[in-house]
Amino acid sequence: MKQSLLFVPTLRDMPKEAEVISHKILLKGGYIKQSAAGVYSYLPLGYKIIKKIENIIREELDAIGCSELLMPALQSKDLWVESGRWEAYGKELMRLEDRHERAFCLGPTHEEVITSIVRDFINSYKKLPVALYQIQTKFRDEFRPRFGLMRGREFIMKDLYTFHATEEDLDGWYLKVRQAYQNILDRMDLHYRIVSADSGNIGGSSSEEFMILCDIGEDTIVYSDESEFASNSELHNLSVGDPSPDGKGHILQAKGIEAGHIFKLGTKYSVPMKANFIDKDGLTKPIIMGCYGMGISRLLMAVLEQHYKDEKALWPQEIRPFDIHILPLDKEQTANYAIALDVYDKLTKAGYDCLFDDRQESPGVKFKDADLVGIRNRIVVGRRAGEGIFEFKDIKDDTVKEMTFDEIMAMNFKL
RNA sequence: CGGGAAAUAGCUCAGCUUGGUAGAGCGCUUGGUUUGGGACCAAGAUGUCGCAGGUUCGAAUCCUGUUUUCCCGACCA
Repeated sequence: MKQSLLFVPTLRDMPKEAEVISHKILLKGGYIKQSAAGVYSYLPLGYKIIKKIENIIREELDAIGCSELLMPALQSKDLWVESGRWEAYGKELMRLEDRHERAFCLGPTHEEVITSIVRDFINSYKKLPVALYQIQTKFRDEFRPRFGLMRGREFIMKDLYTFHATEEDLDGWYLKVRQAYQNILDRMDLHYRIVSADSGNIGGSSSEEFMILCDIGEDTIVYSDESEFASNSELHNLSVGDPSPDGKGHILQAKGIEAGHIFKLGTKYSVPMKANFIDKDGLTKPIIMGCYGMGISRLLMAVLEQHYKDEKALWPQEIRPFDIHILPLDKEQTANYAIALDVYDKLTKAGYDCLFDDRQESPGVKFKDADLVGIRNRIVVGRRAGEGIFEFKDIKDDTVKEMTFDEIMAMNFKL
């Protein structure tokens, strides 16, 4: 990709709206643009990373047997009345009317819709389990949107719903999804902790949250220094130094960003919405459900909170927007530019996704923008290019090596 | 929803106290010089001063209302 063709509107000054580092980098680097409080556009660079995050999630969920679908964001009031949440959900639900004064909401979550789909198609234990997920824009009318993508009123989320004939089957699937979530977060190089949580508006018997550890997190987690005990502080009123409830060790605290939340819903939705099936014994029973959310746009910020240096992005390899960033430094685009173009062509043919800075900008501008784009592997085509020497910079290790073209081609930039 | 701050050029901001032709830096356009970490010189273009009322001969500036944005709290998968 030629950088002149990629719309990356980097900023020289920091927009005043940003308070936290990840938000600052996203705005300054031209990854996102604010449209209203808690409402953002994902610009090409930011959206490219979003798509990489989405694909990691798709790979891990498909691997355990989930199927992707897409449900409507616009949902009729009737379904929400059935589940009882038209009243219960409160002001956070974005409500609207069509021209015939029929009431709708913009979906903050999709238990109602998915349950209405499954109940019409699944009526036998023989067709269970079912695991369906979507990646979609969600709407929640937050009292106070904050920290950019951290708490938005419109945001991208992956939501998975599973349907089972027995509690045991739900338990098994819950653990499978739990492991898939760990794989997903591990692949994004995130430090996190799984904590027990309040199931809140979604409901159900038990739930766990995947907390990305960092100081700007809105949740406080309490955990034991000697055992696996970890919980959202809203469940346990514990202070640092208190004995752990499981009797092992003492309590420590940390701040976390809730990146994922998994629930055993049981029959909370299937009973009121009459999602039943006929079991082996011929009896009609409510389908047992699980639901599993993961905040994708929130992850974009959370990753950055854990991967930056001096207001520069350091994207983990699996979600980097490009494999290699090539910077020809001669502004007049003469001899060195031609050499750089050749390097670009050969690396692209070798299967790498390269970003080539073909803009007629000064070296300083190119370096600054490259730091904001945050691609780990950088090839600078500079004053020694004529003699076949290129500069390879590893942003993560902050090391610079002079290399020949053959040495560069011998490297594996996918790692 | 309580408390605080803010809204002036694409971005960051000054001007407001004490009313009198709309400003700076960066960015943008043109020409020239530069060329390894946001270069330099010169010449340009760019505004419903958030919106609506009011006071006044005259309002970015004073008064009232209102909208929007940010922060703290409360609230919240």
